[in-house]
Amino acid sequence: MPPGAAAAGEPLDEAMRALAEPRRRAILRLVAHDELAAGEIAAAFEVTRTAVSQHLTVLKNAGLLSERREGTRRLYRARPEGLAELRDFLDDMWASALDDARRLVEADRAARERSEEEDR
Amino acid sequence: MPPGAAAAGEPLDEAMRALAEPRRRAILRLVAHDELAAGEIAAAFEVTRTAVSQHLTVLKNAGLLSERREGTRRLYRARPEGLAELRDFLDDMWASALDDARRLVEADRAARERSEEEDR
DNA sequence: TGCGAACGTTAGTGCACGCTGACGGAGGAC
DNA sequence: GTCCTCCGTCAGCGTGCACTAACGTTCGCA
Repeated sequence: MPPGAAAAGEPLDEAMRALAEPRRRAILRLVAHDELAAGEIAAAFEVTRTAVSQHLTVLKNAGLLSERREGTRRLYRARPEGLAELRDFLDDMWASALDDARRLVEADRAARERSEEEDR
Repeated sequence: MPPGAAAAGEPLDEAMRALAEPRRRAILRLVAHDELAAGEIAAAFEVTRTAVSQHLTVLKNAGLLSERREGTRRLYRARPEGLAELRDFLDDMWASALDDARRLVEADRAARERSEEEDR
């Protein structure tokens, strides 16, 4: 494998794919405010505990979740650093798109002023 | 279906699913700066023109793209408003996660101060 | 040491999705 | 009119993924 290539998905790609699933976003919102055990999280949904456990694994691998063990229980919490990465991506996209829009408005106004100049 | 659940495509959900695909993110980056025709976009990738066309449809339905016709050509451009929606979502998540982290640090410091108090 | 609770893991299934190839339609050049 | 370009759409195929049921593991407790 080439040195530059990621093992199994760039970090941003994994985070995006993880957040594409509505249930995983709901889980993330749940543990954004409070640290909860896997069982408590699973109880909040109408799917099997297994499904929730798999979702938690995906979120953890994507760097969006932190895990802490306490006896037989596993406590989960949202990880701000994981969210920061793709927030930067969106900020870049958003900024460039806005720049483009601003340039358009500017060009349009300039064209209109030239037109008014000719009218005089 | 529970009352709180989305029917089959909240705007944010569609945008997230659209951005989950790496190729679609690349397309979006391509038209973030310049307005390009479907053929020009397709030429930038090593997949069929058909695949790119379907990606463009998905992005357009998600509100992330604007379409403009010019003769037989169809020109595409990134739509800042579509990006704004999910940026707000991430901002909420990010803010609450950071709030949580700040509360944790605060609680930890308070506990440490209490501990030092007992040591005296 | 045995037992139950709390989770993760594995095998299997149904469905959504990205890709391709073939086809259809709209618009310009002659 | 005919031809060509540019592009979307449909049918089909393979893969990935969310889910379930059954099993394995770790920990606390009597």
